[in-house]
Amino acid sequence: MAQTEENENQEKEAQILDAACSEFLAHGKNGTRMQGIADRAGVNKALVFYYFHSKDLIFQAVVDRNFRMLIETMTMNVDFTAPAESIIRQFTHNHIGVIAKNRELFQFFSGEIWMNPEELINGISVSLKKQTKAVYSGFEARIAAAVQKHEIRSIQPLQLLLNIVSLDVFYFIAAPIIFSLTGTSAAEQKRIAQKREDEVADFIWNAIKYEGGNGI
Amino acid sequence: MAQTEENENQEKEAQILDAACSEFLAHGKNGTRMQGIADRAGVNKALVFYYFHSKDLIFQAVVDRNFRMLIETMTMNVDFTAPAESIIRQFTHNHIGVIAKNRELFQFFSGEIWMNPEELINGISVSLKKQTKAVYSGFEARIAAAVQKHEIRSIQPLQLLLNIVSLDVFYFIAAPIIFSLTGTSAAEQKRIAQKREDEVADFIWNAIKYEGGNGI
DNA sequence: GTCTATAATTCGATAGAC
DNA sequence: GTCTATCGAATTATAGAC
Repeated sequence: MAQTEENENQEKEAQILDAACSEFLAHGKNGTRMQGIADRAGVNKALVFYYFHSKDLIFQAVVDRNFRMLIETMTMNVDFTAPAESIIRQFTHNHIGVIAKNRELFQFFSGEIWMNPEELINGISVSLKKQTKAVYSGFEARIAAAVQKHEIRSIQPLQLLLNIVSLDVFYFIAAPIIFSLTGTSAAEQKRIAQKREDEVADFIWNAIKYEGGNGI
Repeated sequence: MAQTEENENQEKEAQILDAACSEFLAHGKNGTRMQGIADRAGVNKALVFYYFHSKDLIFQAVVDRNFRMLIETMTMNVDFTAPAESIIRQFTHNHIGVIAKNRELFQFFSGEIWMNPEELINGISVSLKKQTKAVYSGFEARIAAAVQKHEIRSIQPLQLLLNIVSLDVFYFIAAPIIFSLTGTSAAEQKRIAQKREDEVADFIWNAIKYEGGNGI
């Protein structure tokens, strides 16, 4: 009996959080209404306050859950013992994959990064930061080694990381505007999107692969 | 007398629009208060409505003014008769220059693109669209010619444009988060920023320059 | 825990005096 | 054209019954 009640409670709380994710992702922090969250969760508005106390707090809960997922997926599953080209392709595949699957989420953060930069950065838990720094350290060491071994040309690891992330990610923010400004047809847009992952990976690899004695 | 009055009137209207730019850029559309605009302009709130009628309309006025400036600067002043490498460097220089000088403005649009995509895209005037399309046609033709002449390797012009814009622009959105996640010191951040323009131009050129008979 | 009802506030917008 | 005063709608948040 107690078990059943507990499950039901947890279930409603989870329903509310799920609904909050959908609403905040669709409308941003300012655009989301507590009533909208309640409606989507199928509960009374007061219950949202009962579980989450305020709009700020439920927003923070949404940010925590999703930002963690996004960062974890973008830093995970890269085998640093592989050849440099393979690492680049793994990164690009991971990034574009997770963003394409979570377009809304990603665009949400692109907006909120600018509206509440401190809130977002401070919201990153210490453990997640540590974990991400560890992955970056691996990347940095591997790139430095690749430069030394003439796998790739000389490049600063952090600049390379910025380049990779920019190419993987910015497409999902800017493509609508650029397609509109260049007058690109819907069919052409689709073709561009389908080829995007390979194009980006080729582009990065061409940019960094070692080409002999001239040093650059 | 009539002259003086007219000047004063125009002056107040201009003050209000200037104030609106600052407020919308700082707080976004939803975050901006009509009272805040009035305060910053040093006028009464009712006067803001007298000149601009509604929040939507003054927002549109702000978007029109700034978006036009941004797009014009980003597409201007590129000499398509120059060598391909020089064109790449001109583009990168223009983009990074205008964004660095208008960080706030640019980040504002990155946020609003997602909140109100139609409003932004529809807000682009027909003449500006035409002008931008013409520049893009020049770019497209020049890239196609460069491929044929073996100045650069084979690449779709639109993919290349997306790559250039991504590399030039995304740094200004993502750098804070990436620096935070990688634990980059302030001094190192400064060094990265100073070298960014050259790094990006080199990266792009290395990625596309022609390297002999293997075709890619 | 869950609901109804409502308080409290914020904010866009307008009426009307000058 | 510029101001004061205020309306009315929307929205967060809470009090209190069940």
